[in-house]
Amino acid sequence: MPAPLEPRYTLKDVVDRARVAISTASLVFSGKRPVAEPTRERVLEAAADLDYGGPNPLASSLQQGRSGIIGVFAKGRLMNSFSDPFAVSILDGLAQHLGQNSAGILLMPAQGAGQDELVRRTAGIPLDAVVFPLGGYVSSALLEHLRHRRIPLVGTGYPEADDVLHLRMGERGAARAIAQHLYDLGHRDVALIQLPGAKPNAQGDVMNPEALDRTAGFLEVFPDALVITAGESSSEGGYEASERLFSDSHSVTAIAAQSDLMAVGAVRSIRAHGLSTPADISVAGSDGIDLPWLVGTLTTIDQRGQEKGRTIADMVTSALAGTRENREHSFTLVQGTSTDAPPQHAHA
Amino acid sequence: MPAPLEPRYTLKDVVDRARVAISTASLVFSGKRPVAEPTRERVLEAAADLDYGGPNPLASSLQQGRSGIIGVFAKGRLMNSFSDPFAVSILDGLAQHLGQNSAGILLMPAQGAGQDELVRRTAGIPLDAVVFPLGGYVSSALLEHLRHRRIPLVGTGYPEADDVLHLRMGERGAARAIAQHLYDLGHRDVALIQLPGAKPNAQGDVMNPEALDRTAGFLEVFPDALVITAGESSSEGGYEASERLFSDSHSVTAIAAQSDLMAVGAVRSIRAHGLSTPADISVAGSDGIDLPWLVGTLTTIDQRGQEKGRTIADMVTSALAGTRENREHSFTLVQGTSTDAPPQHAHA
DNA sequence: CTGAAAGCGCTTACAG
DNA sequence: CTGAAAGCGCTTACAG
Repeated sequence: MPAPLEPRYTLKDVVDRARVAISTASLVFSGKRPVAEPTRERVLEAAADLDYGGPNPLASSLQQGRSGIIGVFAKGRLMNSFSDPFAVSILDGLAQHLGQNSAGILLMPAQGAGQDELVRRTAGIPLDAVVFPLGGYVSSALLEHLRHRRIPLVGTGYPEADDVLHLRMGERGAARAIAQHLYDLGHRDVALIQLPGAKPNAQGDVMNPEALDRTAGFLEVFPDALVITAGESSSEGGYEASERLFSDSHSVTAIAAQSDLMAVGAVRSIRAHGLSTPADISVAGSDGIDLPWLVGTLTTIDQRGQEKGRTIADMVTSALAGTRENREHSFTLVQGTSTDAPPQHAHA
Repeated sequence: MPAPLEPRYTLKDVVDRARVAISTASLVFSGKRPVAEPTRERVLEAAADLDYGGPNPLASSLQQGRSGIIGVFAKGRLMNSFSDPFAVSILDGLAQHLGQNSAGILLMPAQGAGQDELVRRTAGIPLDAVVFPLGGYVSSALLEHLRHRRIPLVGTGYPEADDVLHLRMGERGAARAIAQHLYDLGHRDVALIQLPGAKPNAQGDVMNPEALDRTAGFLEVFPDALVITAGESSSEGGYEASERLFSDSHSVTAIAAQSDLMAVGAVRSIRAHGLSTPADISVAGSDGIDLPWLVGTLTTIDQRGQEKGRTIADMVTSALAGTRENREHSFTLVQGTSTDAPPQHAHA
């Protein structure tokens, strides 16, 4: 059995022992103004004697009106959000940059819990700002709660609202670029594997609004593209969607997926049918994740997730400093070895 | 440009408007004691008029001596920790269970930052407890800091210290079980792909102490096993480690990897050499993650990550309620299709 | 450089 | 059921 925890002392206890004013002791720990060395030492010594753990963050935060905590909203369950390396890379950039500004990241999974439940949980947590780095649907009750608390909100396009700062990427233009690339290679019969949640669910909520933009951009170039919606944005989701294509014996020379993970699934599916990429069917993705184990490289829209995370972090710190402004995130069309001109004779 | 944020009101403002005592208004929001309906309504109305966002969590937490925030320590960068589905599943279970107890998860990445830097960041954050769900090395400075703050600590074996509660799994026994399984199938020439960080680094820190236990358990059954250390616990790391085996033309009939991800890499490497699993070389992993896209199933030690996360969460809430005790996490040897008897004649 | 006072925004006994 | 008071553990002007 582990040892029980000893009682926790406060700055008051330290002060009693060191025989200094509490205001002076406070300065020793914050370092905000100079303290004579002997005094400083007396305080530090008393603190050491008591095993004082430093000023209670709850108390100093209350005073300073800032908790140092940034909420990060993850749509659905963590396992779903974080199974995508792209999401993790955004989070990584976010954590790194925010950490440098000594702020911590608090995960807010939307998982299971009803709207009221989610609000109740959030209400108890001190938050300086909340970030929606992964897009997706956010319950209006939660949004309303955060608004009431006057918490700066930063998103990547969604939720759409005037009071949410956005780092926008131009999903539509990016999707158009991929489509145009395929078109320029000579493809005419193409399929688009769409992210799940593009259509309103039973409650009328669109889970992945960015999917709509991506689809719209793609259809600008290929109005007749075959659109299939994947069950989930994963390799399996892409595989399964691609299989549907084969079983309906559609004839396409290229498949564009709205995420790299789904694109990988499509490549596997093509291979499983004895065909190859890009010789028989070209495949393009979207996001720009590392896929070291893929044979060749994927043609995709590189969004540089880490940089995206860093920019979001920057928007947060700026907003807390008083500068609230939207930004634009650029993308790059990366031409990999997964796309090429279509074969002379298209096949089933 | 987004609209600027309006000023935030306090309970005092609401009270002035509703003409009630502040203590009464507090009860309306906490619901801890009954308030007459008309009074209640007056308060709520005033709150609505002012767009009051509810009691400031910082203030109520200070009073109640609890922040509702549980720190989760991730070794290294988030991208590394979270690229393993097993780590994510633990986190998922943790978040779910902790969420039900209305506590939030704060990510504490060890990334880059020096020890002092890490402590400084942590010092500013209100934490009810800290969890080390992924094992691994924790800087003694950080540990010391948390100790001073009298924060309950929960780990999965590491860091080893009397004041850290542990959910232990018996890594050694689990590794022995895998080894015994291979032995019983008839294997005699085997290789072990070891997790990185099993050996002390330049600073003398062991990054993955559990690797030591796993290796020890394995060697109990196969004292002469060929041990190779992977560069990282990923599919690529396993692939590369397995390749080294081939290039040194070692002859083994089975490869055991200390993580499923590395096992998958080994399978790929074997396939790349024109051999197959388990016909030519058996492969076993460890952890028990979902690998739906693997052909067949992996023989492994199933640790049920989500359940592990839930148990850790339970230990945290128990500790906060005053019951501090270690627990044991069970494992299951799952026999998949990746292991079988060795071929009649072993090959290079 | 140091100290006494006020206050951050709440909640919790305690009277009534 | 409601209110006045004390206090959670600090930090920040303000004097000295």
